[in-house]
Amino acid sequence: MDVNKDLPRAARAQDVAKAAGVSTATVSRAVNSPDKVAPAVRDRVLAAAAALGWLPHAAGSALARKRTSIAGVVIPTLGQEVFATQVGAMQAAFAEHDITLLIGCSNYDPDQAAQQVRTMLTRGVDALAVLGQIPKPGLFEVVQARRVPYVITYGSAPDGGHPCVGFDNAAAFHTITRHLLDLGHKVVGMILQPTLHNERIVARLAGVRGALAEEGLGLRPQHLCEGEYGIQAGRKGLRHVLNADGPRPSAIICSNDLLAIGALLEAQTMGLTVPQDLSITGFDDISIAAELDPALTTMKADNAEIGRLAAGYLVSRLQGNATPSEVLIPPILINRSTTAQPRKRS
Amino acid sequence: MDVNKDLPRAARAQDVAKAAGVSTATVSRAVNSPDKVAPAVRDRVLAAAAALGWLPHAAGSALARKRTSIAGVVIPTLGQEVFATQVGAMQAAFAEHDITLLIGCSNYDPDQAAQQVRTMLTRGVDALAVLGQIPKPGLFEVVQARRVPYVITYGSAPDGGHPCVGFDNAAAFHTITRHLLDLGHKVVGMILQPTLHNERIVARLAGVRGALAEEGLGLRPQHLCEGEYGIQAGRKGLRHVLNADGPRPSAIICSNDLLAIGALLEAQTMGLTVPQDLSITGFDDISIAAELDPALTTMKADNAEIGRLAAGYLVSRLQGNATPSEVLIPPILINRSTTAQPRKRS
DNA sequence: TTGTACGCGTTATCAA
DNA sequence: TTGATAACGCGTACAA
Repeated sequence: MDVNKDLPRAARAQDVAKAAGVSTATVSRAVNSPDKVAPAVRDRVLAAAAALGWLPHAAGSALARKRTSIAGVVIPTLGQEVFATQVGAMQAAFAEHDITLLIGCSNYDPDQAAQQVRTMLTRGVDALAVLGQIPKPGLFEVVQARRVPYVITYGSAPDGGHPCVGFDNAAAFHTITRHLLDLGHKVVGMILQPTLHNERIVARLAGVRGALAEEGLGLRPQHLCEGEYGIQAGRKGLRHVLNADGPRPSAIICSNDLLAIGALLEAQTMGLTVPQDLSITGFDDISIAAELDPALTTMKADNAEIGRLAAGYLVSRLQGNATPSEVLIPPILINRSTTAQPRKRS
Repeated sequence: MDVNKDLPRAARAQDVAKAAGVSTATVSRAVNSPDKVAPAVRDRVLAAAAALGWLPHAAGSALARKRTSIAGVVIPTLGQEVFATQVGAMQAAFAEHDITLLIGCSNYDPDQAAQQVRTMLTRGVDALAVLGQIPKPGLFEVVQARRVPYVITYGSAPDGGHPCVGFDNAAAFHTITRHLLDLGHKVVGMILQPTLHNERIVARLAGVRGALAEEGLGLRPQHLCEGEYGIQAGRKGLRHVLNADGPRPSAIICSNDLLAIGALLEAQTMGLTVPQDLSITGFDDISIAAELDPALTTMKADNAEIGRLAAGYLVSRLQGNATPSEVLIPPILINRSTTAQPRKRS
């Protein structure tokens, strides 16, 4: 009873043309510019296409049109809420223009990122987004050589030279440091995810240092802990920073929310009361941040908006429009309950 | 309008052929079957290709080869750790065979899922994975008609008829219910994410009911709360279930970890001690589950393994091998600290 | 409004 | 081992 076994292969435009008694040109027109085809003929073609289960094959189409209607995005990993949000928004924005989004992961490895970019160019992407600054020099040269519009997202490109949609990581961490300084904190620690191959994190550290320096303060080496990414790293980082020599920090800045959650949990394990004994800040405002007790003070970048803007920029480039090459969304401070004035010195 | 002034266009195989003094056929061979080309000629071709920045265009290749080396996967959303893990593993597994993975999101909407499947077929995917059972009838008919190997992942297909790699949701929730029954719980509540268009959740409910029935017990309607997905829904669900009429449940089964986290937080807000006053279970073992205090008792399905197996199945189908059509991974109980014997009745 | 005919970039067949 | 040539499926001038 399997009718499928009879069919030698998928239907082509020619099969539809034959069934509808027209030429392949008319089949193409009926699908791509319906207004250029007589209504009666159009209906006949579409009916035949439906009957045969014909779907135009993108490879043939791409070859003839000289564009694939595929856009690519290279991200570090799918396993992070902020990246997933951004990619989801990009996908939706591109879909409105019938552009399919191809997603590639670099796993934070510049070589894999370069490989992904090459794969995407081979796939003939019409446009390309790369999430985060990739330090690999020359990564975009081959992209530029092919005249493929591209954009860097999530980070910023202070050195210029590349169009980007994102936010200023240094400014964001300046803001959150300023928040702590305004509360009266004098001794601040910081827990960082790996800075290797990740300019965004380097910028965050620089933002903290810059804000502290404005008050004549600095980050003691023993109060700076760079470790892995995640809750366990946050726990470990907090122990490291609080057990260090010298004056104990009254506030801990974490480079992301997961580290901050780890630090918060570890502080509670150590018997500290947050925020009275210790202020803690995160970054990203992942969904669980608001649900903790106490709720996490953090910063939020509108990642969906970044994704939409990046896709919009690329689409307008594809349409031949010149648009501003650098768009920065200001992240906003989400002032919840893990920050407060430091205890008075005894 | 036309920005392309300096460079006429991207290099083609013909340009490389001319530069290397060979034919396009040899260029193709040098890249795809190097052993069939004299070493000296091969080096000359590859050098010319590198010099010209030539990358073979996948559209032309797809047309000639009659396959695209693209596989597709349709998932509900990127924003969930379990799905992201599975897709990441699939992507890595396919990459080993030089197959690019195209990711589409259905947003839990059967119509969008069907649309994504059609998009993928238009893109000429060689194989297709769909995460979760899609109730839309006929979804796979068009896939079958094109002889495209496909597999359902994450869920199971008890009705049969479709190859799948996943786990038995009903059996998993039978297991976790059994765990609670063995601890002595008699009154159990359940908090569910939406069951609409999600057969996996329906199966989870059935698993709970089945295990309870074996002890002559049942799930009172007022102890069953179906709401949204997420921590807030878990909080709301717990209040709903605990404030209902009749005997108060001593254990709450949640259909996923986020709901369980919400229930746990809300229980603590209400002044209850978990697990002494109330046992709570989740499902998925997301990364934060182990970090909570108390750590969440939950179940873990090896999603990376599911992704690998699904990709492996499709690859072997593409290679013409017949393989078992249904693979079920048994999820394992992660017995942490949110479950215990119920308090003695006073 | 519709059909003819060619080209898009690559691979496979076949002959040399 | 290499080259000439014919597909692959579609879109689009151009002609009718």
